[in-house]
Amino acid sequence: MARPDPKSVPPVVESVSDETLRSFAGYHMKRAFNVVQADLLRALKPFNLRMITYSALVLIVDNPGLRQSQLAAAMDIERPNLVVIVDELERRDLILREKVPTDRRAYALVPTLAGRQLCAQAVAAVRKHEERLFADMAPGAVEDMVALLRRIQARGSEE
Amino acid sequence: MARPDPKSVPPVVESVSDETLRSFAGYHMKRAFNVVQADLLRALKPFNLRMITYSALVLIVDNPGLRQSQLAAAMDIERPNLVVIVDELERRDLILREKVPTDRRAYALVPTLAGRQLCAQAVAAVRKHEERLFADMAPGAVEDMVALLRRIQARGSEE
DNA sequence: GCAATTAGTTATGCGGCATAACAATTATGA
DNA sequence: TCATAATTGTTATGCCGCATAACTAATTGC
Repeated sequence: MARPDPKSVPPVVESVSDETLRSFAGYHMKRAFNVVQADLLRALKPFNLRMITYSALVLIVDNPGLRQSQLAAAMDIERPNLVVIVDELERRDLILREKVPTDRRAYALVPTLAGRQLCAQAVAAVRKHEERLFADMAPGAVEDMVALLRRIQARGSEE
Repeated sequence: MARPDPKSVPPVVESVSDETLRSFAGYHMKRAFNVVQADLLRALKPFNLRMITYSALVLIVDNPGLRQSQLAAAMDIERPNLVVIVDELERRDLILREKVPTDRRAYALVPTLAGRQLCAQAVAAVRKHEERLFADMAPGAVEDMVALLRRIQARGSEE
């Protein structure tokens, strides 16, 4: 009788197994993204940007004149949440809320010179970090992964 | 003079371009994961589980007797946040906090029969959802992606 | 046997996200 | 034309995932 307890008390767990979870691709996606996000955060820290303010700034630089509602749609967040983000970027003089003459409800978001410069620096820093993170990976592997990720994204808009 | 305004007001943006962001793998990882997560949420809704309670339950079923601190480490969250999760699973009689005789500070987390049954159902449902999500993908593509994702995770623990 | 460590807990705060409700403005259609 | 509907940005509010600080009880290490 190796187990004297009738309720069959489980033995002490020495090392935790995530065997079942590992059988799901989503589990690996989350874990890997956490690593990438942490790296991104480090890359953005010198610029006082978070992932979300970085994304917003890049999109405004790439699409000068877009409306807040367009930006919210592009970022897949609700308009109310964008307000504070745009507030922050505007307060830091990285972007401007320009009144749209043809629609007095709307604001056109445009980057300032400082915004474009900071954006360029941040993008370069993030690119460097990502290249470092993906160094030593098999050539083409990252591109293949991105191709699959894009197909998964497409699945999302399908339904 | 196509642009009469000296301040060169940007034209109305017709469709938003995420060209720059698309050049980063992390961007695609986040977007694709959002899709997977939304699908996961739908799969778990019938069981009244969230992603985090689902993960905890699966780990407890796979590792009966593990301590809360081990579970927190496995889930990469801080111990305080785990308390409410374990509370919820215990309240629903899916797991038990068993006193450990050899260490009166610690609790051994063990699944109940109902917990193991719900876990099995949930895992099957999630598996079905993921298979559906990844149907029509090139054979081996998902496995290749997972292999790369695991390498990225390894990069995280390196530093 | 006393100091340092560990397990679990409580309180608290932050950031990302959602919904509801609102004012101002614009679009629609009878 | 004019009333109704839709849209833009905003405020208020709340949930959830996560972190840190501080605490109690118990254990471990000189």
